[in-house]
Amino acid sequence: MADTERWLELLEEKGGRITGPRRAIVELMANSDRALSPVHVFDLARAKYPKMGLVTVYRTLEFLSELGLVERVHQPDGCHMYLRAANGHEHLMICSGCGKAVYFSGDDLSAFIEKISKESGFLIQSHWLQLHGLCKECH
Amino acid sequence: MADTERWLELLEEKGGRITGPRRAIVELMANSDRALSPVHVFDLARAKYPKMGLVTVYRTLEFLSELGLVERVHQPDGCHMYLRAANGHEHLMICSGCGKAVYFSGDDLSAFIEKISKESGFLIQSHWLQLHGLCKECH
DNA sequence: ATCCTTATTGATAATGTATTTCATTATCAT
DNA sequence: ATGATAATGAAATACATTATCAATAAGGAT
Repeated sequence: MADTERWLELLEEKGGRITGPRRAIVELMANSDRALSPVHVFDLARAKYPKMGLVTVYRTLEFLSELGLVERVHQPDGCHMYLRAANGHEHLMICSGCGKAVYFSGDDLSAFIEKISKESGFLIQSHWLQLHGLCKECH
Repeated sequence: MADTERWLELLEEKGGRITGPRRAIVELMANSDRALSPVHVFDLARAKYPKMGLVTVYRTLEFLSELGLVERVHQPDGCHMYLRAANGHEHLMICSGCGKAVYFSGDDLSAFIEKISKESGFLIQSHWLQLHGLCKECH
């Protein structure tokens, strides 16, 4: 719940206004460990704020994404879900069943990436390491 | 160009017929090192086969995907592009500018993945390691 | 507390992408 | 050549996302 307030503060600092619809979406996203589609967010958020429009969900998710609080998640079958962002650079593991997501760190790919970069002439800007599978509950 | 014939042979072996539209799409995909969207494939393929319909592009890309000749590619901003498939399990590096893609191998994440899996209780089914950046020409 | 500016909202329409349907056409084994 | 049927493309449909715009609400100024 502390996250909710922190997100709203940041939103306000960046010139945004705190509104009912935004509060509902922020509460949802800040406290969920699952990747959710815009429509799913829409359905869940209407429990808190029944007048919520789907367009507002899209706009708010994009705003939160610009603030770095939320990020788009890519999965083998599609890639239109959103999830609270990682703390710094972490990697992601997602359950194909329920969308439950866990961030983890501890890898060290930098040397490897450096090597590939040198060999290919590519300027590497980011990388994804993502694990797909089923969580405890789903298997 | 040898790939074109190999793809068409495989397509035939699997019960498909070799047609003008399919030949145009296969020539394109087998000889391109870029990730292309269905619409992009459509535009390029019409140069070879003007009557081409967009629906045929979707169907053919899906067929080629089932044959393992082509695969969907995910990028930060979107994820509905297709690229000739890797040889076995390889990782991908994509240019954000032009879509140019390079496969590479040589990592060994298995121990790391095993560890994460044990700690979390997840049953890991697949993983992605993907590098994003700009190719030589684009920077 | 009230007013005022303006960000935000939600209904609607528009767009763009992907899928389904179906009559026509083309492939290829015979 | 012929015929069974796979494949095609046009049209219709479904679906997700974006743009438009008048009405509303937030929050600073008074």
